[in-house]
Amino acid sequence: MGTSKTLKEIYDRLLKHFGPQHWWPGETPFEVVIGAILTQNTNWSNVEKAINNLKSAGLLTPEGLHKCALPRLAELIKPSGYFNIKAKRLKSFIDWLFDNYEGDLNQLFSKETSALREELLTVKGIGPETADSIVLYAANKPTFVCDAYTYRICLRHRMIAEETGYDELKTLFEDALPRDAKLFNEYHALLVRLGKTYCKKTKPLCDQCPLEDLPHTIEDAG
DNA sequence: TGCCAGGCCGGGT
DNA sequence: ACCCGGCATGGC
Repeated sequence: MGTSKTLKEIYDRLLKHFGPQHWWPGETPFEVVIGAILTQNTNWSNVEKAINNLKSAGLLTPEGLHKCALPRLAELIKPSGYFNIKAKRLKSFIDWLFDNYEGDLNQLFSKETSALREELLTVKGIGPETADSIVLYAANKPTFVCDAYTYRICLRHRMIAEETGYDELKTLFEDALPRDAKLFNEYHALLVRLGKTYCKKTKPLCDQCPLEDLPHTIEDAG
């Protein structure tokens, strides 16, 4: 089937249209991990404020967050929304990191790609997208990250059925592309860029979309 | 003003 | 195994 060719062609076209996206917008692997948890169902600009608060407080390290009391952590990350639940999620990850890997990301990241993904999925508060984001953007290992934009874009271009789940969507891309972390990194970033620009939940701008000539539908995609 | 943003969990069917 | 409510701030 032509899916692999199509997905590669879509990538080439998006890269040409938007240029490299330079993801992840974080300075260290640890900052990427924290950002991945904080950005769950939340605008990145809000996450930046929360991360800046943690930085200013000198707490953006495994040790810093490990020692920080939960109420203070929640207060610092307030701008990212869902701050009570996210504070617990950060804590559960950090505690787990210390219990199992001496608080050292390098030890955690020494695992092979799929083993690392499975490990992360055992942590409460880390689901498929967050796990994949950490594996790809913090550990730099080739797993394809899917999200609401990926789903919406693929659905709108009739590449998937509505009931398609996360793992199935992920497999669609991984089976169609070479297993290359650099490629997966750029592809997901480009899909987010495309989604933010032309494929929002309401007011899609189909006529200006770089994929406008592909089969698509404006209805639904929710 | 209301809706949305780079999800995930827990409880009820 | 699904389905759904809850979680919450800031921007347009």
